Amino acid sequence: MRKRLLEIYQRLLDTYGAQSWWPGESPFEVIVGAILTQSVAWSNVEKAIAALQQSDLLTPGKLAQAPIEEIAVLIRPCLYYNEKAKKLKAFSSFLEDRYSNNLSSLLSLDISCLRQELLSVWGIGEETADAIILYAAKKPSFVVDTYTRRILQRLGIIEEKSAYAGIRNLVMESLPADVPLYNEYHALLVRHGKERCRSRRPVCKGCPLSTLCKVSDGVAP
DNA sequence: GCCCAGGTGGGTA
DNA sequence: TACCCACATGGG
Repeated sequence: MRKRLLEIYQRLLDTYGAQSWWPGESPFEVIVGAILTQSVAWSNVEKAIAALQQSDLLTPGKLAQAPIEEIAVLIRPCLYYNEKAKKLKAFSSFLEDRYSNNLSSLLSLDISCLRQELLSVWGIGEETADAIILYAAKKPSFVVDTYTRRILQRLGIIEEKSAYAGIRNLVMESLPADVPLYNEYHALLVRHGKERCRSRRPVCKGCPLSTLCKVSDGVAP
C-alpha cells in the first residue's frame, strides 16, 4: 500500500507541481480559514479573511468578544455564514475559556490530545480538526476530504462507504509521519479532484492516474 | 436557471 | 448505526 500511495503522490506531483498550500499569516488565521472553508472554495474564504482582518477581528481575544451578527456580516461570501460565525465564536470562546487565549499551548499538545480537544469544540469535525493539526500545529495528521475519498475510491483503494477514521488510518499506517508529505499530498488530491473528479463523471482522458485507476474510461462508478 | 464547492450537527427510525 | 436535512453564497 505504501508503494501504491507513493506512486500516486509522485504522479500528481509530476503533473501539477508543488502546491505550497494553505496560506495564512498566523496559526490562528489558518484555523479561521479551516472553519470557513467547510464546503466552500478557498477563493471565497480569502474575501472573508480579508474582511475580518480589516475589522481587526483576526485575533482570538477580539473574535471571542465580537457579536455573532458582526462576524456573520463579514464572512458572508463563505456560505452558511450564520453557522460559521457561531463556529468561529465557539472556537474563540473555547480558546479563551480553556487556554486563556494561548493558542501555542493548545497547539503544542501531542496529536491525539490536540485532536480530542479540537473535536470537543462545536463546529469542528474530523476533517477540520486534522486540517488544523496539519496546517496550524504542523503535526502529521492526514486530512481526508471529499476529493481524497472520491479519488481513493476510484482507484479501488477504499470502499465507497469507508469511514473517515478508516481512510485516515490506512494512509497514516502506510506513509511516514511527515508533515510536508501530508501537506502536499492533501493539496495535490484537491487540485487533481477539482480538475478531474469534480462531478460524478471523472475526466479520464490524459489523467495521470489513469493506469492506476479501476474506473473504465469516462464512466463514473 | 442549475449545479456544486477543501463539512458539521441535529433529528429520526 | 444509518440516513436525511438544514445551513444558504458565488462562480462556472
